[in-house]
Amino acid sequence: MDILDESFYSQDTAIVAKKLLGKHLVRIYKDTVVSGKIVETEAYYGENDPPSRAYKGYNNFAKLMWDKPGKIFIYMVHSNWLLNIVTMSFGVPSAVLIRAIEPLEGLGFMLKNRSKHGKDLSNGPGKLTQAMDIDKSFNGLDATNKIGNLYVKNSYENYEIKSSNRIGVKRDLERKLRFFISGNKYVSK
DNA sequence: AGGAAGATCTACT
DNA sequence: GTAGATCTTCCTA
Repeated sequence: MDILDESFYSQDTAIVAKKLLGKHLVRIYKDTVVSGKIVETEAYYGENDPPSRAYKGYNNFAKLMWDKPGKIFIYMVHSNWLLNIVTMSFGVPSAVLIRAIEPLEGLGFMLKNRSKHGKDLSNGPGKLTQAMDIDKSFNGLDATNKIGNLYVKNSYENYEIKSSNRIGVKRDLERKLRFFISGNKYVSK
């Protein structure tokens, strides 16, 4: 199983969002491997996409969305850190939001970080960052190598994928930009 | 100084 | 299952 590289993230955001399903998000914390299967994602563009952080143009806060594909972009909403990975190409604002994972390794580590058990451990964008102890300090790291201790491993399993409108956004587009694995209990509702 | 943001938790019916 | 309170950071005025 290899790490997804820059060429993988250099595709259209919606394509990357869909292809990330079933892949393994991995975080190395000291000697502990913490990982989970990605079961839900959302695609965000820049211009012409009102809920996107990049919609209002380039600023210091959202600048990572213009950065190289594969970069990690973290921001906070309602006291939750949300994990995104930059896509498309350098200079084109876009990113994929990782919304939910199914825990695979390091369950003890996740339980220590969250008081919830079962599906509530990681069935939401703010929950999975809590469980994996991901915060602002990961901003700007590169997910295409092991240096940042956070990356995505390839997987060749196939799943039935469904799509819907994005969750919680006030001004969503017509396009369905949320993708999830059908029937998986860690998908948020 | 004020407001917005892509969410979560708790406490009810 | 649904409703409401509240959470923290960063941008713009």
